[in-house]
Amino acid sequence: MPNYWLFKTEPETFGWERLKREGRTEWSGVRNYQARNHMLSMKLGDLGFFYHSSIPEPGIAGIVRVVREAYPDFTARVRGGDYYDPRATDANPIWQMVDVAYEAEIPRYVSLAELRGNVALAATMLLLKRGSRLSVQPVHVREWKIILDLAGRP
DNA sequence: GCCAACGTTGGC
DNA sequence: GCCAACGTTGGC
Repeated sequence: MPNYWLFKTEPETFGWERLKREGRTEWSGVRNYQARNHMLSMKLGDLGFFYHSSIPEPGIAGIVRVVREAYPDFTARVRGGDYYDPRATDANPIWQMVDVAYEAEIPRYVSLAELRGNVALAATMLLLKRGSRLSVQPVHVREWKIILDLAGRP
C-alpha cells in the first residue's frame, strides 16, 4: 500500500517533458523543513503527482514514483551554488532529497482551477488550502483517486 | 519567548 | 507586477 504525494515544480526549471525524457531525477534543493520531513517519510514505490506551478495554468501533469528513499541533499554543500547552506556538514547534512522517476502519463492535464472546482478536494486537499505553498506534500488516497478520476474524464 | 522585519512562494 | 501568506532571522 503506497503512500501518495505531490511534488511542485516550475516547468521552466524542471518540467514534466524533461522528466519523461530523462526518466528519473534527484529531487534536490528543497529548503523547507516540513517538505524535507515529508521526503524523510517516503518509501520506495510511493507515488506522487507532478505539479506545475508558477505558470498561467498551474496543475497536475503526470505521475512519478519514488525510486530512492531520502538521502543527504549534496547541493547544500556546493559552495556558491543556488542551494548552498553553510550550516550543512557531513555529520549533519540538514537537507535531504529523494529520487523520483517517470511512472505514468495521465490522460488529461488537471488544472488547479479544476481541482478547486471539486467540492470534496476543495474541502480537504492541502494544495488548495489558503496560503498553502508546501513544495512537497502528502495526498490522501481519497484525493488521489478523485484526481485520477478527473484526469480520466474527457 | 515574543514579534517585527525580511525574503520567498505562487496564484492571480 | 501585485500582494497575501508563510517561514526564518535576530534584537530585545
